[in-house]
Amino acid sequence: MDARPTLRDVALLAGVSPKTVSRVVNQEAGVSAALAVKVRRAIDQLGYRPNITASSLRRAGGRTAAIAAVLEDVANPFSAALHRALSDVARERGVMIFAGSVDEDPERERALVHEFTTRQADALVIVPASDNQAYLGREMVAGTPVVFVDRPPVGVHADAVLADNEAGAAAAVHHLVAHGHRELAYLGDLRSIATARQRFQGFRDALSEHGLRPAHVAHDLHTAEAAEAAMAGMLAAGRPPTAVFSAQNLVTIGVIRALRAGGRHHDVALVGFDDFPLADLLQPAVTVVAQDPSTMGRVAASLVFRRLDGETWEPTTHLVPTRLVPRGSGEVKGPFS
Amino acid sequence: MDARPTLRDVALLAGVSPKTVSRVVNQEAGVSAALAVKVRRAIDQLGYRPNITASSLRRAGGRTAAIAAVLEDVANPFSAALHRALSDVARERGVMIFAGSVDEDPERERALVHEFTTRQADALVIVPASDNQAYLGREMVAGTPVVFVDRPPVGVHADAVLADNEAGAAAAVHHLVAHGHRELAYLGDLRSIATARQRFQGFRDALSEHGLRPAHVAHDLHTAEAAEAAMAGMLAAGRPPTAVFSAQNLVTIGVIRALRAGGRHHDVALVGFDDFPLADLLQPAVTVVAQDPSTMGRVAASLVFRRLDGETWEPTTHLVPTRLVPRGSGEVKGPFS
DNA sequence: CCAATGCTTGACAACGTTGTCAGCACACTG
DNA sequence: CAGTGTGCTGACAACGTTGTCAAGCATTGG
Repeated sequence: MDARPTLRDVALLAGVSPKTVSRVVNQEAGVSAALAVKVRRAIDQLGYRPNITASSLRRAGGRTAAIAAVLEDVANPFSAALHRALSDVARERGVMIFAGSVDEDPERERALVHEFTTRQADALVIVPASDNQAYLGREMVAGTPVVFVDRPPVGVHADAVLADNEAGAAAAVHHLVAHGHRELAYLGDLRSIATARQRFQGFRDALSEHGLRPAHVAHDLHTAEAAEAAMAGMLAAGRPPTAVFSAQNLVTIGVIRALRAGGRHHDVALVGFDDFPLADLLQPAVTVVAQDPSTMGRVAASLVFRRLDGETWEPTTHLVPTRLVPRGSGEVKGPFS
Repeated sequence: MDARPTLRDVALLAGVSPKTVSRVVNQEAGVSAALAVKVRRAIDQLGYRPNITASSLRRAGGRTAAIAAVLEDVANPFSAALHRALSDVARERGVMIFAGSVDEDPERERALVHEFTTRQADALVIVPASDNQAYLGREMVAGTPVVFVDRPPVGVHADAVLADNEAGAAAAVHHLVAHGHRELAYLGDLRSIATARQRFQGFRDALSEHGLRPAHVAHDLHTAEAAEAAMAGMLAAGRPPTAVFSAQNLVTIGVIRALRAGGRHHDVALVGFDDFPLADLLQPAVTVVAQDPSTMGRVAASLVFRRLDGETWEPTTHLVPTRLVPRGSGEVKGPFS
């Protein structure tokens, strides 16, 4: 229950000044070997641990060696992979990550950012959920690097690392059309989410390159259940789609359930956006447009650290390419093959 | 690039003492309405954010309102769910979570703990990977609450929140035996991991209750590939198992791949330990013994906060029950049904 | 009218650390 | 031998905040 020992305690025990202990702890030059040994012995004896909180208060710039990650939900695979990549890069520099979950709630986003800046995070990596991040302007003026991931900034000028959603969606469309499909359905997430809008855009534009129009469209599906219901509705329609592009993970799951329930999983083609574990073990295995959250995280981290190292440049958007992974569901032949 | 404004700056602008600003910020009683308004205006004007780092230095006990989570891998679903549950509870108290990944590396565990204590985390939640955590004794004497999750402490006396691994494994065995199986295989993770040992123990003990012995056993499978190879070997044996208990997630995946490859997935029964997404969409859907990482995280968090609130008790182990979820693969009939 | 009381406010020190600078001992130069 | 480095060491202040305490002022009661 006794308090942690401090520099002062070590100094007292070793019979030196606190400053000398500080020098030993920080491996500064200019401490005689004899004293250094005495100090180290005292440190071991007391189990002294320096208080980074105090030292970052004193040190230049008040750097805390911690960066904040405002994520969608630390428990979802995309955010978790991002988190992991960030901490891997950060670890090499002795920097820790504070992560928080926004759950698509704009207010929560602001609250988290507030909380993190209050804790003096050195930088901010953010997957925004709000429709405007102008409120971040103040932090950025104060010199805190801010990097957007997965979704572009609105109302602020900042670095961003985004998946190439339009190209990915287009690749899915070309793939399906090449396999003989003309009646394509789109099922996607909330249109308040930029990535959902971009994927739809990519879907529609790619279709028109083929002189086609979307046969069925369902927006704002934020749960597997909603997607399942929407898909079931399309299947029951007079002219059901022969191929489906599901623009998000949970939507893909819902679509699969609906196809299964309708016994159509072997004759309606499906390409999902965003890979998920076990996609290859389903029957048919699910063709996806895979994103690369690890790369996105690493790129974001490197931008952060370059800024922290003092480098400056005009805020830039980095597109991380997607990759179409054919596994079966996307290669189901359509009527025009 | 200018530094963040401080209490002093606000005080200067408002024409009051720093202490008065502090009082307003902390909503202490005894500030006249007139001054409070002036102060608040200055705060808004400057965009002042209190520096928690500094205030926790001064405040009693040096609480940082941050707790550390030493997890297996923030990107794996179990750790991620744990992380999420911890932060949900912590959020209600304005406490943040530092999370780090150990990757089954004992040295990394110690390094992370060191790092976190250096940062004055108020408490430590740990999924240990090392075979001994005696090194934590010092922190605990210093009054930092430590809670073990998923795996029991060794060499220290501390609270623990564990899944009931033995009972879960036993349930799997009883289930398989009840469905007519007598030749059961066990495939499990590294025996250096306590949960793997407990699950094997539960498996073996439950079998002997039925007067049976394990037909096949493969330990130390830490990847899906290793598990797949081991399972393939068992299928090729003279007398292959009619039912399989796979004691971990990735092992279950490997087993499924091997069963598929051998075309045996509809006649060899399978129960896996630990649920995973989409288990219900595979064919056959996978029967599992589900753990409850969310509950484990919430229980761990509540223990942490009760200790932080000053409550004291003898360190206790809390068992969180598992639940057998029949989905198909575990109900494949055996020869004795 | 004076003392006592209550309320508001600010001065000061302290949390644990480190940057700055001065002091000291010693060796070396001329 | 005086003068000049050079290498170690510690005193002191400061980082941004808050706990403690006393001072100032107005109000109340006798």
